[in-house]
Amino acid sequence: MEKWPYRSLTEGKRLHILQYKKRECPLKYKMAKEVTIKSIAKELDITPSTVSRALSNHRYISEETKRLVNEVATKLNYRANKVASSLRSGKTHTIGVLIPTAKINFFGNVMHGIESLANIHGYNVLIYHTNETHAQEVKGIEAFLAARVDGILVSVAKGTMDFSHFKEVQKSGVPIVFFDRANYDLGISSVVTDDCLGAFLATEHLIKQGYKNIAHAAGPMHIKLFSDRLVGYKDALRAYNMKVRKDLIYSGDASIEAGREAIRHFLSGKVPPDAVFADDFTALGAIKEIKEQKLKIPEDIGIIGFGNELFGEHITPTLSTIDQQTILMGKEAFRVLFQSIEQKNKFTSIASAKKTILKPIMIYRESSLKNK
Amino acid sequence: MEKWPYRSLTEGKRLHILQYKKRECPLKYKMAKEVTIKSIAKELDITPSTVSRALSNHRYISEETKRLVNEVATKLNYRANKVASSLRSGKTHTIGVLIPTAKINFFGNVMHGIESLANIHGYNVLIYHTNETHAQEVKGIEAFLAARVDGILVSVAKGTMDFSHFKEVQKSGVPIVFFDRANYDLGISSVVTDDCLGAFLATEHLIKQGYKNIAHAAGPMHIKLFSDRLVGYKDALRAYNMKVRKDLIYSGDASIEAGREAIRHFLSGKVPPDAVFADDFTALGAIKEIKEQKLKIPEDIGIIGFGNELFGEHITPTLSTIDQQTILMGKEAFRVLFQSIEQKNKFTSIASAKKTILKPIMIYRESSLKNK
DNA sequence: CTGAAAGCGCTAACAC
DNA sequence: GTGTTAGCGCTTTCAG
Repeated sequence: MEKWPYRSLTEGKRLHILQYKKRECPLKYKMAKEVTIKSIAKELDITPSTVSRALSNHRYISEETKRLVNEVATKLNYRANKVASSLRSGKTHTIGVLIPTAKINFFGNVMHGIESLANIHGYNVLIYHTNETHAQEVKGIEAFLAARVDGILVSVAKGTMDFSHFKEVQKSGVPIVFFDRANYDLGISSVVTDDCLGAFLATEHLIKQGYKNIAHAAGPMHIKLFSDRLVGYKDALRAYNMKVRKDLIYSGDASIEAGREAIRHFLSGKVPPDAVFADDFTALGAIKEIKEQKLKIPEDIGIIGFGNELFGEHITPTLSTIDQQTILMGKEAFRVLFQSIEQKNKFTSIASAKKTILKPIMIYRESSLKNK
Repeated sequence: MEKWPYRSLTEGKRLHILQYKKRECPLKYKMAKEVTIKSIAKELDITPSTVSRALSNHRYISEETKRLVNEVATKLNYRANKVASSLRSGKTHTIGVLIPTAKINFFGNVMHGIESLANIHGYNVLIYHTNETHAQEVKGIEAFLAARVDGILVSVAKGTMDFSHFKEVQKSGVPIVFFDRANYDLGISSVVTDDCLGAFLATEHLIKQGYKNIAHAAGPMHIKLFSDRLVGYKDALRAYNMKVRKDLIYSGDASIEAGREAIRHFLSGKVPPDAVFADDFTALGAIKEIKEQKLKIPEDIGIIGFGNELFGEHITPTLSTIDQQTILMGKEAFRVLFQSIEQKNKFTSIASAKKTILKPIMIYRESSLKNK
């Protein structure tokens, strides 16, 4: 052994380095020294509990202590760790929002409404786009539950026919509320436009403008909102003693292309329509097709949409439509969800599903104003 | 004592109830019995550590154990608690995205790009709208830092002139990346369109269409992207030996109204322009104003926008514009941020700011195609 | 390959 | 009013 002093020295060094690494490195290194309530406590020579209470403005803490704590907190540039607080309190103050698509302006606006209220109440908002598919909707829900969100807001994807993932959410006790695209068989609260009334008013408007053969280019019938609109459309016709003609009802997928198809379908009929009611995108497609067929809007064919998408105001002719109060819808959706969250926190028995129905607002523009 | 056997029994019961409450209630009551790695461990008579490792597919765990753990996990309907894991690991697998406004389609699409990649990498996305104000931008940043996001993506608000909140983020060590609206004085990476080149190409296109007096309705000059576009516009004119005329440059706030104002301003000049380059919204306003002034597009005045907003394809005339590859921008933004996050995790010294520049793509439509 | 043990930063029941 | 204490559910050394 005496023969290899250098070697043993080296080995000793190596060991030292290893030990050093083991002790100092594992976490503290990359995290630097975060300022915690402990740091503040140490600085003021009080306990972390007091600091915690002072920061959350607890009633049993003296004003003096609160002042001091807040002072030191700002001095040290303290930033509360929400993750830790969430773990302990069981509340994340975060909600998840499931949006079908980013392409429709409507959802962006609702999102904005949700967020504005959420922020006021100190909630963070997680967003997840489903791209109208069931698979991604399920993944979104999973992600939200894993993140332990306090509540979930959903506008159902077109591709969703199986709703078991929502039942899963209910079972886990996380409040959930639908907006715009709802399902009423699950006992889940919802915030929606009065699609039935909106469709009625739109159809009535066309009737009052003197149109006699009013068609409806509808959306996918498995989505309640679209079948509701069909009902409103039929109701209006009946209310004015007009016949509901099956050949004037076409069901597409609520897209520009569907609008073109609808028009081609209608015009190939024996008695073509002189007016069409549809969602905004379908209406847009319809307008394009009608113009290409050299027919005049609103003279030959009147058009009214539904949704008040941004483009409607800028196309030629400008599109009559129905506004869905998007910002309000977002705010209402959050409000309803927020109530359910609060209720749950208070151990109150869960109230039955509420349906909040927003008034559709008519917007008259060129595409349907024959008499002007 | 013997006289009141019932009473003492009752008292005993009461005490029991109190004790029961004290022990069982304070949290467990509302949370029900969550399934944790402990439950799984108990079920299989192994330790939580092993379960944790098995679930995260650790290399030192036998396939057999992994299989069993996963089996029991699904059987018990286990859902990992991300909050707990975040607290311990220091990583939340969440990023925050600061968006100026929900009204512009552009941001919705970028958001979608960000999210699609984020989801693939297992990241959640927090969204915060700043409404173009500095105050809300600061609040958003604060919320993100409190939530301990792993990284932040920002498109700077129009109202932001003071950038100290971003410096704060840098100081705290949270990776941050700008997209679209960047600031290059802070050493922060960014993903942007080549606005200079885009403006050059747009202007060049107008020149090649034979327009002689090309105006530029610019945006707010304190935003780099708009001043870049002005540079590109000027460069193109010079490249083709055309004079840069100050009276043909108008700076507005990139809105429809600004477009109308720009046109009114230009038409009141001595030698009005025969073409205008602007952002999409300004271009839309310009088109409206030009039509009202009974001038023809593209014959009297040619128009080209920038941004490829949805409406451009549907208005009359259809708007020539420049596509900014929104989805790609979102994905790139996430990719750059993700790299920074990974780098940070690996103790690697922070690389200097990278600037990712996306190629603008010309879209020729009616508003600028004189010769056709 | 698995177990034991020590927290991450914060909150809240209980004690004084 | 404030301190004490005990975790929330998970990860991660370190020790076999």
